[in-house]
Amino acid sequence: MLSEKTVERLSEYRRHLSDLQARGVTHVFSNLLAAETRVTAAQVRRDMMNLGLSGSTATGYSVSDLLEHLAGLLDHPHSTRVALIGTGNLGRALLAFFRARPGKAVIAMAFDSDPEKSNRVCCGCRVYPMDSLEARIREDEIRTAILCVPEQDANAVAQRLVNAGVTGILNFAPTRLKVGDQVYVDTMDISSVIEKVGYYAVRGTRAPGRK
Amino acid sequence: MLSEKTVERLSEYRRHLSDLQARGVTHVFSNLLAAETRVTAAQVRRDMMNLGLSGSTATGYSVSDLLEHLAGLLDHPHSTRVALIGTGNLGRALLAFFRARPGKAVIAMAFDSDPEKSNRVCCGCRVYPMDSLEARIREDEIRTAILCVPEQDANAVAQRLVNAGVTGILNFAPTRLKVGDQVYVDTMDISSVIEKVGYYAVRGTRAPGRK
DNA sequence: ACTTGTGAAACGTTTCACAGCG
DNA sequence: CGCTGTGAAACGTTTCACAAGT
Repeated sequence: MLSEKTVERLSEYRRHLSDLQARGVTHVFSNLLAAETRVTAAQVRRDMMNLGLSGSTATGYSVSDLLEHLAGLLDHPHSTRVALIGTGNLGRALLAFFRARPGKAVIAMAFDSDPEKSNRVCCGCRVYPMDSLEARIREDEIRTAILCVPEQDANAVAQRLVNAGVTGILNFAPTRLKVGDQVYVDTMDISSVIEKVGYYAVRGTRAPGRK
Repeated sequence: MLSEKTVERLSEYRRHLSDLQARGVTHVFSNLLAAETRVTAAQVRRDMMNLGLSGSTATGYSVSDLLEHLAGLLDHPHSTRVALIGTGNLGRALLAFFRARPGKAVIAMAFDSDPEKSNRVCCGCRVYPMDSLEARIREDEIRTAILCVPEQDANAVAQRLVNAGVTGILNFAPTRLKVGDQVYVDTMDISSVIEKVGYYAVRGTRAPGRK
């Protein structure tokens, strides 16, 4: 099982590796990949080790090899199709973002409790009413969801998602979701993050332990 | 200097403490605050220690005392007024978010390079053209900025922000910003995060080292 | 000389465990 | 008792340093 920080780095490596491949580069040394992603070369090599990949001292790592292994880890059929709940300002921004930037992950369906907003297409994605949530998520075997509902609804909706089989939630509501231990939750609390940025901004320093 | 994780927790403590204060609670024990925020009681006490605060064994910590100290750390005049660059979908969502949820931080001004979008009010915030960026940021002594411009513009705009005196950037473009070491950058890479959520979702587990 | 691969050291963070106190 | 405050242990992550390959 890879750690969260490792998975984050893998995702970043992949972006740069795709760039490199598009430019016709077939092999990379750890120090090159490191320079692009602001980690150390030793860290890159350690990550490769954790992945069970190896390179050669003469040519470094094979770009296509790495991309293939990363795709195997990050592009599981159950994780690339995600559901989005709540098509308010932020929800629509995310729909537009994923449409404009078609990566591996795709928002396959959206839900909204407002009858005015559901049963129509928004930013290229079909929006369904909330009462069809469980049925549709189960039918499509969706396991990953983005939660953009108001804070006071977040926990109730999260519970419904989990009941429908979702095991990974990206939560934009500023609340700790109370879900079982088998469900992975990442909460992006924008207010909290802006406070953190402000804290270091006024002190004119990077945080301790940053490169 | 507090670590990033500590600052994140402080921000979360504050939200719960405000709730408690609104409900008339004047003192908390570490285990109560811990239960609300999913950290351990020992962690809460350690954070209080790092802050230089102390409670009493009989009554715990004073809510108002804590809130006061947290405000002193997180609500510096230079960090509560922020600038937002780029009023695309995401930028507008953030403007709406901050307007709807008026916390301590406030978006004081926005900028957009599109003449159609600038020189007007969007979501309650004045949008200025990009060429007035340096002058206005300097004049208002803004130190914190939210960057919502397309990936290819991110580094150039970041450079301009830094030149204008910004020392903290919340970056939504999926790129590492190349800025000096004295500038704090937090990049929220949504594609990367959704890949991480997907990774743990398909494996049906929390990440290692999670409570 | 340049790499990779990796044990071991260093560093940072969290938890344990308990002394001391109301 | 149950609480705080904290040294020390435990754990996780990153970096160092170097053997070995080409």
